[in-house]
Amino acid sequence: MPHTNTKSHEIADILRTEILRQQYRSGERMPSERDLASRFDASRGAVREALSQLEQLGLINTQPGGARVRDIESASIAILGPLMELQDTPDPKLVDQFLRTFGALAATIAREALEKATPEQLNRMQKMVVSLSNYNGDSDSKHAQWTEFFQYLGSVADNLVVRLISNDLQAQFVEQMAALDLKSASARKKQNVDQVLGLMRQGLSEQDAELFFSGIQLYFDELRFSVVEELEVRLGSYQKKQVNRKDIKPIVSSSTSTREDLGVVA
Amino acid sequence: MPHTNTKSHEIADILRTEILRQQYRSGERMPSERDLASRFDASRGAVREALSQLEQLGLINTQPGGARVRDIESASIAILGPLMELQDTPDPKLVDQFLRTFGALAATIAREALEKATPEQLNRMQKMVVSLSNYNGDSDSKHAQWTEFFQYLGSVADNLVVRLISNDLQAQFVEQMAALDLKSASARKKQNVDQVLGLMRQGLSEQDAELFFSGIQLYFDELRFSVVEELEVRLGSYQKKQVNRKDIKPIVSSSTSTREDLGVVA
DNA sequence: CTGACCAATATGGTCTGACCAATTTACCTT
DNA sequence: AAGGTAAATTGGTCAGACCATATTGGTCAG
Repeated sequence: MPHTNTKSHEIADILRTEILRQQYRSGERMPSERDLASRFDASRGAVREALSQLEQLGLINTQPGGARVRDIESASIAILGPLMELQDTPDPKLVDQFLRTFGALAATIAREALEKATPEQLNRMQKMVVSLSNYNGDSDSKHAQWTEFFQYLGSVADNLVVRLISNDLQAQFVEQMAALDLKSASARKKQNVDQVLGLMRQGLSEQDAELFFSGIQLYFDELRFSVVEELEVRLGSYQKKQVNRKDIKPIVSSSTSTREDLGVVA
Repeated sequence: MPHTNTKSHEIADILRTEILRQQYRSGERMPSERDLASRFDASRGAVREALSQLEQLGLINTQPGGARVRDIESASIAILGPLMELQDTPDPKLVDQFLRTFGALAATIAREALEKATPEQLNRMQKMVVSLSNYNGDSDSKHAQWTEFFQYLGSVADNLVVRLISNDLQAQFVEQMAALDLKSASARKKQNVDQVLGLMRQGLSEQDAELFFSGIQLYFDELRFSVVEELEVRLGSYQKKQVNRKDIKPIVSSSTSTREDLGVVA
């Protein structure tokens, strides 16, 4: 955690949590800076710096007359981490949404990586997938391999936009997910994993970005199902659902033009 | 623009621009708060609030001894807007990355929306697509229709994570894109638009989320190609490229289990 | 009682000057 | 040249003050 132990950050943390817990109604005024300073036994300056952070997070609007609480829906992505940490076991609905999103970004990166990859990079990617297909090593090392694989895809794709989004998502979110020790969830059916790896291998060997894309997408769908199910079990809100899983079927692909070089601006 | 005309925001704007222009080397120390205060004819408090914003953006790290400039790659997504505005005509490479990402998120939303949609919502979505297929109205109204369509998809999908990301992306980016007046780029081939709409119609009528997904994906691929091409022409870095566009072909689909209700945590 | 107007109050934005703790820099000793 | 120590620099915080704006409350006319 990037907790620089300053007073202003402490105040910001507390107020952020209170806002996310909806202790202030949206649109309502926050306590005045002077009141907050008194409450936290701090100076107005420290409080103002804290409020400045909250404003940057899109949680409040400050104007002469009072700082007003904004709707959480209009906040910045940076609140996702704190939002997850409100409960011990995160909201399965939120985790579902996160994994959908993260999976979509990962698949995009995979597609872009395959489009841009040099023969050497392609070769390394294939080797990594082969390594992932081997059934030796514990689940921790396997997870590390997957992480390394995705990181390599990211470096090949070199997509700054996704990189920046991941900065806000990954650290906060993945960290907490790991802390949940979702071993049982990650121990997914060998059959499904094989299917994913098969798609990826084929996509790589045929340089078919769409196949590769589908493989990554499938990987995260599987992960999402198992993780969310596990979380629901922990929360007791679980009831066995008929997982109406359609089998793999052909669909149309999107455009796959190869335009590696788009040119950089000086 | 959310420019509250405060001095601290002004200072933050200037410093942010300077950092993004790489006027300070990464890892190097920023000028001291007292120097900055002197330079901007402001108090240290105002400067500190500005630096607090930059820290929240992930652009600097502040420690006793001096504030240090961080690598842009480790910044927050909120810098994307300012990054685009550095030049009059944005970097085509960055726009390409943005549209890839935005398209992936939109397609994810589309998939989720179709999975969750009630019959009434499905019906409205179909009507909107039919309306999009009509060839009356100018390009502005068509663009408004598309925007309305995506907004409706977002409301049906109700994915907070994507919503938050879009908050950081859409306002800054789409706004500037519109300012570029990319009419020629948006006047894409009727044939391609028909293809997109056909996929979407079919996906809707058959409740096939993957088909619908592919349609949206294709839409953004087309948009991306034409916009980036237009930008390159404007920058003079354009050379006619052989757009090696593979025709639509069948690929495997990812899992499409329908699990509308994931349960919310109290 | 209602609505419009106005003064008193509260609030955020900024400034000045000061102190402390941690870091950095400069200097000195070996 | 290397290491260590002292001085200077820097960020973090505090206190008190002033201003412009927004809010609040009361007054007065209808």
